[in-house]
Amino acid sequence: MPGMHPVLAGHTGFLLSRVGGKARRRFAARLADVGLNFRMWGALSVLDAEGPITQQALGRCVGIDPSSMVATIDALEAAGLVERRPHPSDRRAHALAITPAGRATLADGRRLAADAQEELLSLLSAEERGQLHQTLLKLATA
Amino acid sequence: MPGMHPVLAGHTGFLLSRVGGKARRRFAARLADVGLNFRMWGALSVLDAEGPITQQALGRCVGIDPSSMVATIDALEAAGLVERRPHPSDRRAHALAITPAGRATLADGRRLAADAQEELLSLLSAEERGQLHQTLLKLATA
DNA sequence: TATTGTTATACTCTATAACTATA
DNA sequence: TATAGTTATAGAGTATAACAATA
Repeated sequence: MPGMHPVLAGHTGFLLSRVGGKARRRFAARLADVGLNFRMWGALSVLDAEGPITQQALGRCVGIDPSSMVATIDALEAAGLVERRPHPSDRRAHALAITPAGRATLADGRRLAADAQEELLSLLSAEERGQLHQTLLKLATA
Repeated sequence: MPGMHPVLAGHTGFLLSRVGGKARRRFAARLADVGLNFRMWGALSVLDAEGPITQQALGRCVGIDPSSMVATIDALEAAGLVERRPHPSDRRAHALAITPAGRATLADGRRLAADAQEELLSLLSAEERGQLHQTLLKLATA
């Protein structure tokens, strides 16, 4: 942003919050082109990688709490991208499954997410990107 | 966070959004001890550094839009930390000024913000912190 | 005409608490 | 007793549009 005051630009935590919000908004704006929001994209990505899984297990992987997960899966199911199937051994739970349409949308979503990331990080060298990624990974898993 | 899936942990943009949110929540939790939220702290910090300034000019420095600025200044004024004084040459505008109580609260806020940042970045070496800061600065000012 | 501050409004994201049906 | 999913709800945070007073 133009016009950020030096007294704030000196705070790493402030910058982190600011840049994080910018990243989220840019991702969301791109993903909206295929009808996904940030959380739908995350859930769909993990579901594709993991196969059938319960809502709450998926939520733990993506960082979405159980009650917020309901709305996320509702939206994905309404769009035909995910199915709630009966869980084979626990009648309380659902076995979530990505549909063929879900895989197709996810493929588009991946491209859009890659575009958004490229826009965001275009000023950084490959080395800077690598360092940033490693550092963020430490902070995220702490 | 424990349990973040590799397919998401591989996205720098996802990590940025996640860690940014974590930073914001931690700052907010600490600052709440002195009655400040994240935006009040930013506005108070810049106001202290800049002296009398209009609401919208302050908003541009902190990254708050004019309509959100109203509520932020309302809260600061209700707490006695800021005063809306008449602007000397423009009767539409206010000249915002930090009060002595505002300076005292800001001093506490600075300590709490420093604590929050230390908690957040404790896993990083001084060199990693410096690199992270420079990289975020590039991304924030782009 | 343009700008400052304001109000009303709405939308997103997130979290909490309570409920049901199962385990 | 505990857990999976659900519902209702509420609180941030943020943005938009329209307005009055003033430039």
